[in-house]
Amino acid sequence: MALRHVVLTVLARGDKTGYEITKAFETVYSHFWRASHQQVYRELGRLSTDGRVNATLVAQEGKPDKKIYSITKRGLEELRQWIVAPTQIPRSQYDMLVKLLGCNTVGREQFRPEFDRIRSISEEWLRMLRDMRRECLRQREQGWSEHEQVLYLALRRGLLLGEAQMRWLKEVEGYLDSGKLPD
Amino acid sequence: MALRHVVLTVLARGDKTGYEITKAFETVYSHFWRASHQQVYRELGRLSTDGRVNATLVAQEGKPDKKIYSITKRGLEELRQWIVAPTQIPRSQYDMLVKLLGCNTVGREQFRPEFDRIRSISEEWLRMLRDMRRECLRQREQGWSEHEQVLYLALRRGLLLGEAQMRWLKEVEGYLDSGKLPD
DNA sequence: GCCCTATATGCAACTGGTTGCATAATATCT
DNA sequence: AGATATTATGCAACCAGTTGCATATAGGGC
Repeated sequence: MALRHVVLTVLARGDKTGYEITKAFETVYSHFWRASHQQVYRELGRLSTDGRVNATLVAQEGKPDKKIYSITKRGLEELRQWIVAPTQIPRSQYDMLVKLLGCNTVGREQFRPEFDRIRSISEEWLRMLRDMRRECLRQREQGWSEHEQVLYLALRRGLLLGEAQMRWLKEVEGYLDSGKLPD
Repeated sequence: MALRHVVLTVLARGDKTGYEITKAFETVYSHFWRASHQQVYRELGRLSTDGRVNATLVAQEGKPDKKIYSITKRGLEELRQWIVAPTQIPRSQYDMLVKLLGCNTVGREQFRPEFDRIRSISEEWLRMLRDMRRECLRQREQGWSEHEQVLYLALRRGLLLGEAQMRWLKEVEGYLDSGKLPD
């Protein structure tokens, strides 16, 4: 039921259309939440029938109508309850680790290209986060809203975990290259 | 399609019953893969009809029959192809981050107990991984098989990421306590 | 004139994971 | 004697995410 509450969280900050919510997932929230537009619209439909959001149809000339959603009192109430309720910790499952376990049967060299591919994607990802951080800090001079402060904390998480991941990949590389294991 | 290949990976190391595979997920693989027994049995059924594994029924006295599964040539072939094929990078979505974003509307203090709960779970988790590491290193004197070497690398990943997570939680704590943000 | 992108919305089918329930025997604890 | 845990297997319903497809308009580039 997480997406439901993520959408409520976004709407708690202000009214938005489904399209705007989708765009938000693709940009500001992209490094810690992902959702397709189909998911978003379906969820908005459910929230609407449950009375958690209200939709206002706005006619536009030339363009198709758009629906602006706003959170209701009951929606806010549900969000509040979710925030204080115990969340399940996410289960970390990581394909590459399984591949590493399996590559004894395939042969190490066979696995090498896939490993390199994953590492370069991770590097690229980390580079992007560092760029985002620099951009954030530059905008800090104009002052940060509470929302921007928390977004920065989210970014910090990405950076700390991403750097740990890179350190681990270096350890794996050492193992694949020369069989050396870390302490 | 990941579980399918995880099961194949486990069976590539030797024949096992569904029950043994389930137990393996609960113990050695617990910190990087999770699967319920229902999932395991369903997947074994599929792999069986697809000719990727063979099942041998073994009658037992008193106890119900058990089925020992072994990987077939076609199963090994599929595993090999999966290992070298590009994997999708996992999407990280983290409920707590959303709660942090949402708690502006709830009030910070309301969120505090849930934050503390998550932090103590994370601490417990890290402690468990450290115990596992100590145990692993103690057994190292008898020598490690290739499989044990990779399991240790898996453990290293848990440790590095877990420690990064703890550092981040400290940053969040500082923010919740005094509004201080890290650089 | 044709293609692509952006805006704006949504249905339908499928896949994978979760939850609930069911069966059946032995061993062990109280 | 009865309760609980362990071994061993599985179905069925449900829920969430993915993929494919569909519609409709406006504007810009080739």
